[in-house]
Amino acid sequence: MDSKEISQAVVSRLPRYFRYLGELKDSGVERISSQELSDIMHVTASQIRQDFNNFGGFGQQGYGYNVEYLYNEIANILGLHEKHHLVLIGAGNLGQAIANYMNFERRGFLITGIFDVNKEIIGKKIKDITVLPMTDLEQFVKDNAIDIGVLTIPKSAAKEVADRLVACGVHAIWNFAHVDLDVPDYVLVENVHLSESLMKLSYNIHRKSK
Amino acid sequence: MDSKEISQAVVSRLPRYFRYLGELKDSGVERISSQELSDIMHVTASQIRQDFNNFGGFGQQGYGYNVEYLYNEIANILGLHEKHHLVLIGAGNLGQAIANYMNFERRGFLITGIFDVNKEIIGKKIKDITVLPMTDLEQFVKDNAIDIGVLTIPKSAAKEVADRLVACGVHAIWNFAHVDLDVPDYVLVENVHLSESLMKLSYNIHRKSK
DNA sequence: AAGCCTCTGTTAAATTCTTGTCAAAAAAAT
DNA sequence: ATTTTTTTGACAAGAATTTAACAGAGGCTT
Repeated sequence: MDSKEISQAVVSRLPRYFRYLGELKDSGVERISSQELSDIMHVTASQIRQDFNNFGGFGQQGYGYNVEYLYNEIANILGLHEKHHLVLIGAGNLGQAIANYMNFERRGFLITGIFDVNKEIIGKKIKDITVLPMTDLEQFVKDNAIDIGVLTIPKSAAKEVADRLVACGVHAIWNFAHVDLDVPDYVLVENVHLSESLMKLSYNIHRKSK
Repeated sequence: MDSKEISQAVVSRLPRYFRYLGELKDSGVERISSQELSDIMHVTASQIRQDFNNFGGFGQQGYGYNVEYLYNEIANILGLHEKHHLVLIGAGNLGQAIANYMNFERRGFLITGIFDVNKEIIGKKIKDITVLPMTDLEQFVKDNAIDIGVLTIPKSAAKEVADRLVACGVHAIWNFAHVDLDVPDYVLVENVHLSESLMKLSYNIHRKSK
């Protein structure tokens, strides 16, 4: 049916559209043209129209786009109307930061289980969720229909844990460890490599001062 | 002199090369060809050669690239041989996660000051650094030659704090708040938008299940 | 209700990015 | 010392992405 593949370049821009449309919606804006959105977001109007059109005609000539409708359509495209159950592996500062970040829940990303190897932390509660030992991982994943694993653990442990997650049926991993996970093709990995982000900033600082 | 601008697409790949070369170096590998690196990193050999050549001829025909030399060259290009002094604004979980992430220091990113509005946290120590009140920010930035500001605060506060940082001379911001900062052209902003990353993963999960 | 104006969706052009190819440089082998 | 092999750097070809342009659908005004 809809056979044409959407490029990741387009996909990467969708969350930002979604954010701006949410803000517009909340401030009571009903309609917006690609040109107005262009001015606000600092991308070309042409790109905006092209991006939206990848998914069908959401706008109307002479009128523009209905903000609320478009907002919901993009939410749909991004799969934000579906619920996801996540397990968080690694209850250190970063893991806790993510667990405490409420906004994810509003979008259907429910942190269902938290795991750690550290006996000091196991048994404690983070946001009403008791931290469990790693030995319980497989059973928990099966019992709770977990579909996303979040790795906030050191790189040394990441590959092994990823393998365990994949083995018990988790097909999507949000990876904060500084390694490239070697998983089967059908497993999706979204990396957040903080040090790489900082190095990019560093590069640009030094380029400028040349 | 070297007038050609390097694209951000290339820059984004450099940290990953750097990481792999570091691992190769640590495991005692002396030389590597673009083809070998291609096999390990899963990018084309052509792209590797093209990327490196943006910065000059680091390799030798018939031999390949000297791992240690190339590693150091890329470190230089990324500005990792220079020291940077950072202030961290927001000592919540995410701020603490970053403060505790030692590896940044090894690369010359020194967290020099930590600030927060919360009186419970002010005065406490995170990694030997006393958390200071926001009122001290400007003086501290000037006294400590701060060149990077790290924003691990809610979006509601981010724009105002960014303005304050810019006003007292900080020209680079590592932004974890979910807003696009509106700063002058000469200020560099590197965004880490976690929710956008998760939404991308969500998109790909749902695309697959269609 | 007619005509003007706005603004999309679409196609085309321009640009940027990636990949393939190959001569030539240098190493390794004979 | 000569030949063979390896492998880069450069360039060309091919893809993908972005931007521009515009016909025409539909709103808005008089």
